[in-house]
Formats: sequence, C-alpha cells, structure tokens
Amino acid sequence: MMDTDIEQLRQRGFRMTPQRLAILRVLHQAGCHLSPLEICHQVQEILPGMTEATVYRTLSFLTEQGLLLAAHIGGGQLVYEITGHDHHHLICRRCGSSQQIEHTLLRTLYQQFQESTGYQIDGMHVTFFGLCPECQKNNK
Amino acid sequence: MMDTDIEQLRQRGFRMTPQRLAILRVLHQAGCHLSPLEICHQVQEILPGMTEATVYRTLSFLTEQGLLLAAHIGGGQLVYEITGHDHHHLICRRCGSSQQIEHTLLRTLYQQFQESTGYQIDGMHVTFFGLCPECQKNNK
DNA sequence: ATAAATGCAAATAGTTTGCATGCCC
DNA sequence: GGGCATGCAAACTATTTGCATTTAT
Repeated sequence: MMDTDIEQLRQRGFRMTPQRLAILRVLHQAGCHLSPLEICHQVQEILPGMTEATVYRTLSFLTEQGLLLAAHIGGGQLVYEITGHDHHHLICRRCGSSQQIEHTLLRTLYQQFQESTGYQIDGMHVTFFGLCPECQKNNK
Repeated sequence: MMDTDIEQLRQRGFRMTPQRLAILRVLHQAGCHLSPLEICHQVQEILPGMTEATVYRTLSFLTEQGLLLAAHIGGGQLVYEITGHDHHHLICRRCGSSQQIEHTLLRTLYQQFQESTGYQIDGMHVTFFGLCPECQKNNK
C-alpha cells in the first residue's frame, strides 16, 4: 500500500527512511488528520529517537511530494492527513469537534469559482468553521 | 459609525478605550484584513505605547464581541477585519495574493450544510486556497 | 470607588535552522 | 562513497500569562 509511495520518492532521487515510513504509517492507521505534535508522540512509540524538528521537516517534505495534505482546523495551526481521502472539514470553533464534508458537495462550487476567478482551487485545503449543534445549545 | 460599537460594549459592562478604538479605526481605514503585527505597527503611530500583548488581547476580545472577524489566510496565522463586509477569501498558496469572494455565491451552500449537519456555519471564517492564474503559468 | 484594561516582562507554544553525524542507495 | 536525512541544540516567531498600575465608568 505504501510501496508506491516509496517508489515515487526513489524515482525523484529521495530516500525512504524509517522516520518517513513511520509517519506515513501513523497517518494511515489514524485515518484522520493529526497535528504535528500528535504525530510526533505516536511515532515516538515506534521510533523513540524521533524529534520534533524531524517531524516538521518530514511533514512538509511529504506534503511537497504530494503524499500528505495540510489543512487548517482552527487555532491557526496546521494538521496533516494522507492524500486521497477527498473530503473537507467542518470544524466547531468553540469545542473543536469536526465533521467531514463530502467532496461531491463542493465540486460544482469549485468549478464556478475556477471559471470566474481563474484560480486553480486546491480543494483539499478547504475548511469550514462554525458552531456545532451541541455548542449552539450551550451558547443560549 | 463606530458609535454603535461603543454603545454595544458599554451595555455589556465593558469599556471603550483608546487602544480598542485605535484598532477599530485602523481596520476600518484599511478596509481589508490585517495581521496582528501589522495592526500593532499601524496603531503605534497613533498610540506609541501600544504593545503586542494588548493587540492580541484586544483582537480576541473584539472578535468575541462580534466587532471583528478572524480568518485564515495561510501560513497558519490569523488575520482580522471589520465585520459586515460579507465576503470571503481566495488565497494563492504560492504567492499569497488574494481575491474576495462574494457572499451570495456561498449562501446556498451554507444553507445546505447547515441543514445536513446541524452546524451553524460562521461564513466569515471561510477561506479557499488555490493557485492564482499567474502562478499556474510559472508552475509549468 | 471599583472593576476592567493596559503595560511590562517573562513564559510558553509552535516552528525553523545550522551543523556534525549517520545511513540509504 | 556521496549526498540525502537525522538528531541535537539553539534560534526565532507568534502568542499567552502574571502582576502591578492605570483608567473608564
């Protein structure tokens, strides 16, 4: 499953290392977005030597290579996830809980924007913020 | 124009201070989103004593009070703008240039999401990322 | 008067960088 | 072997917090 990732890197002159593999594995298993620190902690259970600097370097490297996606989920920080999920996030800005939004719901919208603005929209980065039903109740 | 803001705060037991007024004024004049540091520098021309800590505190206070809106424009940081503009951002993730998106284009979409998810979507926080026409050319 | 807000300084969180060492191909 | 990648430590940026002082109401 991640064999193609390895090949992809090698063809471009990069290497697959235990650290890179471990990060990919953790994110595959998680199946959802994780913050750099969460990733670091989980990887350290497998590779005790892993440092934060390497996590940050590896995350942006893998994102450049197209193996990961970065997304905003509030608080001003980035989270990362495996590519290919084709979904978006709807985050509660009070409690932080999140929902996934199907990509198909947005496809038409993108096309509209792309035509009217000329931008090539990278749909994977899209995040909506709002108040979840629970927090709406507590708000009153 | 900002008189209503002042009244709004007073009624809730808060005060209108020179610092808060200066930040509101700067953002009104700018008419666009600014980063905390940009705001701090501009305010310091009027109030030389203004500190970064106060800027951050004031920005989140005014945002809580609904007088300002925070938005992501990439790089993981937040920018702020005066409420009531009713527009959204489309940011080029390569060169950082930005376009505004009319709110009406998104209204239908919000309603759909709100019904299907139960979230009360705060449309003002929405930002799209993509590649602007210029950077698409340079990319090839 | 009194509670809210500020200024200052220090602490914290998140992220990046330099450089010597290690390790994949 | 050669160069990419890592680990460590330190630097840097953005943001938050504690506390004494000031100030709006």
